[in-house]
Amino acid sequence: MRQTTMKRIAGELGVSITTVSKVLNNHHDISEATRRRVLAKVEQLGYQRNAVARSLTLRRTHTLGIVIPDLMHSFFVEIIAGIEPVASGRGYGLLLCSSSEDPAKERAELEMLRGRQVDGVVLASANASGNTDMLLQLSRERTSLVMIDRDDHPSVRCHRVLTDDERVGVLATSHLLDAGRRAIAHIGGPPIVHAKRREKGWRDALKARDVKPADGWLVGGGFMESDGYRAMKRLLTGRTRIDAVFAANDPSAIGAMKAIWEAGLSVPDDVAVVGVGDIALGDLLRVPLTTVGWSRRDQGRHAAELLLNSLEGDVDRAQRVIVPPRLIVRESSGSTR
Amino acid sequence: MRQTTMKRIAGELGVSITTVSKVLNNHHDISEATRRRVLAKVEQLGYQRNAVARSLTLRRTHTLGIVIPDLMHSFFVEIIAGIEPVASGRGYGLLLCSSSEDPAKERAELEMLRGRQVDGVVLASANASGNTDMLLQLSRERTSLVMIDRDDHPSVRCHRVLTDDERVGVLATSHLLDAGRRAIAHIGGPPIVHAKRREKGWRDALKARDVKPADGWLVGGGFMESDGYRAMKRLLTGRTRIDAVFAANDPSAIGAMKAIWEAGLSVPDDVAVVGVGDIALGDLLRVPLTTVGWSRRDQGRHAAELLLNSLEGDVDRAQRVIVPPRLIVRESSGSTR
DNA sequence: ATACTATCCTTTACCGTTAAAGTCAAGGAA
DNA sequence: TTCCTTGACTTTAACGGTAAAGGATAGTAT
Repeated sequence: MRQTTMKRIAGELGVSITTVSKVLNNHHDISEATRRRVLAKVEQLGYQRNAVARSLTLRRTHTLGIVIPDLMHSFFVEIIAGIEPVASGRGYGLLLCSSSEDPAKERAELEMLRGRQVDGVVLASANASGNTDMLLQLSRERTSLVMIDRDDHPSVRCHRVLTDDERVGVLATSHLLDAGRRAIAHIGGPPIVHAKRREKGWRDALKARDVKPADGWLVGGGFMESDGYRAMKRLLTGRTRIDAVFAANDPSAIGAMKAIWEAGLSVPDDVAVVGVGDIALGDLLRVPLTTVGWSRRDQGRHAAELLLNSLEGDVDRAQRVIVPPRLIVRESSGSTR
Repeated sequence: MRQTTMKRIAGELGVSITTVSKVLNNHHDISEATRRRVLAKVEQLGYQRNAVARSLTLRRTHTLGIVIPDLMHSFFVEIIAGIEPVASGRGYGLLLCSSSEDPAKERAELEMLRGRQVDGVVLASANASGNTDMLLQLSRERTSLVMIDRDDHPSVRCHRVLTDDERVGVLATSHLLDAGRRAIAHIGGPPIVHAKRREKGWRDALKARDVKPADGWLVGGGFMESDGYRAMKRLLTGRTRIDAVFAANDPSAIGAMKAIWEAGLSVPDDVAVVGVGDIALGDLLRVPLTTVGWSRRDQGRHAAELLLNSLEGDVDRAQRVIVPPRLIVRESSGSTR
């Protein structure tokens, strides 16, 4: 059985399709009597507007695309959980895509979303940056864009929901200083702005307390566990003594802890460790990891609001929203507060 | 700037729109020369078919609706993670809805999916059963349906992906018997088939080992932590001595453990506990919970395959797929294997 | 020369809805 | 009476694409 259409309703009532359409869109040039007859028929037949046909004429799908790198990562799910109530509350649907951390798949998903004419796209921190052209094309074709946790692609004019990465570095480093540490190394991330800013926060926090970083304190790293592991090895074999490490993210911090243990040292007694990101399971580790995190749910909420506001309102300036980071103290930093 | 349409391509090449359409749909009545000219133009303009318009004529949206009760529950995310690669691999999009455990919202989401003309719907174990009429209407309007972990709504003819609940009960109970327990109580669930079947499994396993359940061993409960707590209280104050409990699900088992601790007893020394569901964090508890779980990802995968097969193939019989449960031994059952 | 057949396009109609323009009767003003 | 409004519709033309039926041209069979 096929779904009821306006045509059927109009036919059964002996009015035109447009009249039915007008009733459902609350146009005022409809008599109260007709309005009631139409609504009664709508009710009786369980009619529901065909969103596909509507989208075609209105050129609005009332749909947002969400592209995340990995469904199984808890924080991407939290982002979605932040987006969902906002979108659903305002009548928007969510088209979910996972790029599986693969630039090619990300590109395919973006193409798909373009074909489906989504009104907006939330792009959650994909590591892929090869798809700038697609993003540009999307925004050129009046699709609103929000990027979460990414402050690159400078040519792409879109909203961004970020955290304050310098403050992340300051929080982590000050905490270690407060805990009495003085020789605080930093394992940097990959060459992206976020990592650079965390490094700057580290530098600033040290300076604010008149601690001068020694030469060997800054080591290059990356965002993978293996990066942290290798970097820590280098720190431990170097001749500069350190009593704490601030790693650019949690996996890297975990790698660092492994290296410390391998060297027969203790976390936090010999070396205190602080990471960034508050990944799930961080409190499940042999030594629960002190880290700097921020609300992914708020990020999702803000992303959805930015998107919907620029879709519904007239203002269309690219905005940036900063979600404040906060310190999560566990055992790896050797402090109780 | 507006997106390129077939009209534009046809116009620039001096051919008809239909010709362009035929090229893109691989019709054979197109000369090689024309085909190449069209494809070149498509490439040059970055043309991509408008899925909305296509959906309208084809009466197929190539979209699946997913309705889950709660985004933050890890196993619903796992279900989605099982669905995603199958759907995406076959060119289907996923429209994600969360019912927030609320029958009214579930209904609204189902209505929304109906309006959006999704080709199929995956309904993951909602507690709400008030929406049978909506489900019937959807399937009457040729929307394929799969229900995960739900074997009620008998009037709704649809695919189902379930686990073997009797076997769940047998696995849990046999494990406790193997661990040397003899007085094994059961805290039942709410009055739904799944709980009844788990209870039957418990009964069967006992019978198979010639253990006759005493009168007080079966207590009514529910699926909430508080249900397990109250039920356990009753078990502990009754005069029948027990040395193990099989609870109908994990939250209930956790409630039971709390009651045991409150009574000054030990898990598993005084009372061994086994739950069902393998919820996240089950291994994070004061005493990690032994439980019977099954692969949510497989459930998602099967759900997607059933749906897509019945959408693309001709066969349309309602199928049921059983995902096998397996025992996950942790400390609460006092056994090492 | 005539009819038949492929091959390769185009024309027409439709999918379900909405916006814009058009119609038509009733009532009021001049 | 004529003209103008106003209210309450209806008609027409899109939105972007696809399917079915309808040419036109060239080549082949008779």
